Amino acid sequence: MSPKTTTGDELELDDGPARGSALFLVDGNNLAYRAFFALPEELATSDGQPTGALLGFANMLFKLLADYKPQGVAVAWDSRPTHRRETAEAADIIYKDGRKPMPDLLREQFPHFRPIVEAFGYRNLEFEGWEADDVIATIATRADHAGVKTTVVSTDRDAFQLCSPNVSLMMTPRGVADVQVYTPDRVFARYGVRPDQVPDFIGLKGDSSDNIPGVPGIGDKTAGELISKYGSVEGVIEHASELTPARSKNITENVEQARVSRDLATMRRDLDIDCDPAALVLSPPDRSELREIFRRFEFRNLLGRVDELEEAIPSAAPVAAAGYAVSWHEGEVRFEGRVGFAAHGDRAAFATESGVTLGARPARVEGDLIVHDAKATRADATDDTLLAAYLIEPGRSTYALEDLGAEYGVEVVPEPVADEETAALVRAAELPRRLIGPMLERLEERGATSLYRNVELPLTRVLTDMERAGVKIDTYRMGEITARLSERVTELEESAYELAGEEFMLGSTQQVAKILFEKLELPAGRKGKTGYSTDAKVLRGLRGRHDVVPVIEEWRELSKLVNTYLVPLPALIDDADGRLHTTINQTVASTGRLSTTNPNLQAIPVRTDLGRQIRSAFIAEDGHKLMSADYSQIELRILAHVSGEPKLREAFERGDDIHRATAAEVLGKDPNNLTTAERSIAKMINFGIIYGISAFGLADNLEIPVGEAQTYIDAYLARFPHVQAFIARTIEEATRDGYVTSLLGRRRPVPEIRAQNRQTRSLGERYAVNFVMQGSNADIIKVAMINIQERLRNEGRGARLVLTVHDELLLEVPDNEVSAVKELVRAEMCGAFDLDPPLAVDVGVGDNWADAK
DNA sequence: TCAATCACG
DNA sequence: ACGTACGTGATTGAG
Repeated sequence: MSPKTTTGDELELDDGPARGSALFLVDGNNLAYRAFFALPEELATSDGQPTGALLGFANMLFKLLADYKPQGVAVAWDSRPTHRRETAEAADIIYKDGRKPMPDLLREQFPHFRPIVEAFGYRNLEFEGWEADDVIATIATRADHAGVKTTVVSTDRDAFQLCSPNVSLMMTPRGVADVQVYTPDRVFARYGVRPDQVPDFIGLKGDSSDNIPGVPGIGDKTAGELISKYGSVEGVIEHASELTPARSKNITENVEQARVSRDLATMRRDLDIDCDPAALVLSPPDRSELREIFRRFEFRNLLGRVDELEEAIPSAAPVAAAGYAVSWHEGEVRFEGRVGFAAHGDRAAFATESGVTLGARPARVEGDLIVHDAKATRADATDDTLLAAYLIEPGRSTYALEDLGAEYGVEVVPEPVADEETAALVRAAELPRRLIGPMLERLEERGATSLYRNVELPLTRVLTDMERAGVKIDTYRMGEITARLSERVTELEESAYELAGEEFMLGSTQQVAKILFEKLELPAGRKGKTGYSTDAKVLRGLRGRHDVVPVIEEWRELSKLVNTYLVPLPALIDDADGRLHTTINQTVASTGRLSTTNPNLQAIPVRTDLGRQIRSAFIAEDGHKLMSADYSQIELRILAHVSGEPKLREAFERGDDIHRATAAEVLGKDPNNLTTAERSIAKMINFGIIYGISAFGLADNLEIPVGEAQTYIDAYLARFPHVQAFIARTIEEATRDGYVTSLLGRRRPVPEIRAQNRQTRSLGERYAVNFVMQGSNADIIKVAMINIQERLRNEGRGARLVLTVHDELLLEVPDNEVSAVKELVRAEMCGAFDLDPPLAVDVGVGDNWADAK
């Protein structure tokens, strides 16, 4: 196999030579660092334990075993203090160990590398006083002499010198994903020197990552030429006079530095260590230990691939498979104890201690019903593994039952059944039954049991009822608006083409940018990945510079409303009851909020006049009214509560306009003497505080210089010192614990807050601060929903909850119950949590949603 | 499938 | 010297 050359100077290397290797020698420290810097540093377990380096490291070790089927793998580690560098230190020359101390995040992960190595069946090597690369050099040399095909895994360029017919070098240039393997030929092709000349080569060129100075002004290319011509550093020194005057002078003046550099780059291959390469034989990987480790570090992908290792190294004894009796039931059967349940179509499975029973749905369950996703299953469950998993680890993209099983070490191997679908059903019933125990323990450890049992679990039933209730739509009115707006959209399109002088797709931001900034030569602003931005803010700034701009703006607004709401909504109306049924997601938002999909009724327009027209097509059943009840400034009230800021608390107690009060404080003015502009600045500052303020963000939003924004922030924090203390405290605690907690004990992990990268870390700080308010808001409204539902039922009301929009509840209320339900809703919402300042609620009633607000 | 945009809180 | 306001979901065009 010869090296293929690409268009550049780079050689494209495949991993062919490594395939035949019997022995792999890994520089553990090198790989650990490599993995650390290659992966996002915020990677962590749900407990906040950083794992990025461990993941990259484990992936590499896994790859070795799965792809190369080696006979032996040894991982060498640095031992401190070391003998190396003595020459340099004694000579008291330039060399300083300028290496930075190990990053804290990596240090935390360090104790876990070796156990991973052992679980793979590999050998850890550490010899007192020696660095990993010298150990590897020595063993590689011994292996070479013994004729053992060996691959050294390191990105240290020194290691090129180890290449020989028996020894190749595996590097991972970008991250730890793609692999290049160097043989002597390939080293020569890349640098023009033989492996044994590599120390001389590096001696001239230097290696900044290893603190080897080399000779100033000599890089890769020159060093390669000189060494290939004169053979060695000494050769170059001898023939210095033959070089150009400048270069000659350069070499002559740096003779000592070149020699020291060469010595530094020379690996010790003759250590007196007790290690026979032939003895580094692989033991079979300990699969259960690997699974345990992958579970602990939440390496879901690797966990699912442990069985692949079977192919590489078959385990001695096959894993014992626990079988489950599967039987069928006809008619009514009774189940007792902990009963796992799953349904698919009209088939259901019941899992108990004695086995899994399949059949049609109706069955009597006298024990505890355990399901995964009670809302989708439409089961009235005692426990729900989906909810438990969400509370343990919000912010996950999926909570697939199979994944959870793997993570918690629950293996379900049913006896052979008819088909795949049946097998899946059996597993879907059995897994929750087995998972719920350990999951409840985790919840208990985190103090989230009450949130689980008293809030999320009972809420599921409320949400199911709301989904079923749906909301009534005035389709006639909707159609009317649609027709009117569609016509206007067409008008705008034609007008835009005329004004621009050509037809273009108004929906394509790229084409709009081309028209505006190239053809019409309007001043372009911010740039994104694909070109100049044309968002609403940019267009607003361009308004007045060309007539096409306002046309595009209006087209954007109208086509958005038509395409997102007006056209799709009527099609989603249920034929059976003529109502619109959304899906409420209980486990998607990492802050604990609910979200809605298909359609997303939480994003129905309201801010513009046209938007409110759409909202007016959401109506109540005949003889009913829509009632909208929303918390007033709930997040700022939570802020006042958790910070204990007296000025904020008092303002709320007095019933002040909070933005006005903020403006008065920050600007030092009489609250009665404020302009609307000043109030809106304060409003933006308040939003900023909730979002985890940054000067840039505020500046961007207010369209003012960053310095001015910073002045506002400083003024705010000075006037509200308890808020400042709250922010500082929240960030400190989150940094210490790796997570933040809401008022009801909901937890959000914020691994980002421990990042070295400042940008990532700031993001984590904003997550932490924001979560306290957003997460607590979610807690509170959930409690209110449960209590409202409960009271409506107890009092025999015909009113029902139909929708929730974060701080607002929408109910459909029989006309004659309006005043009673109004008070009921107000009382339950205000009483959901004993906040100081107290919670406040505005309630409105109307024939449609727009009027109810 | 991703980036940009915009609807809501 | 960086590039950021927090949380969602839907649509669109581009590759």
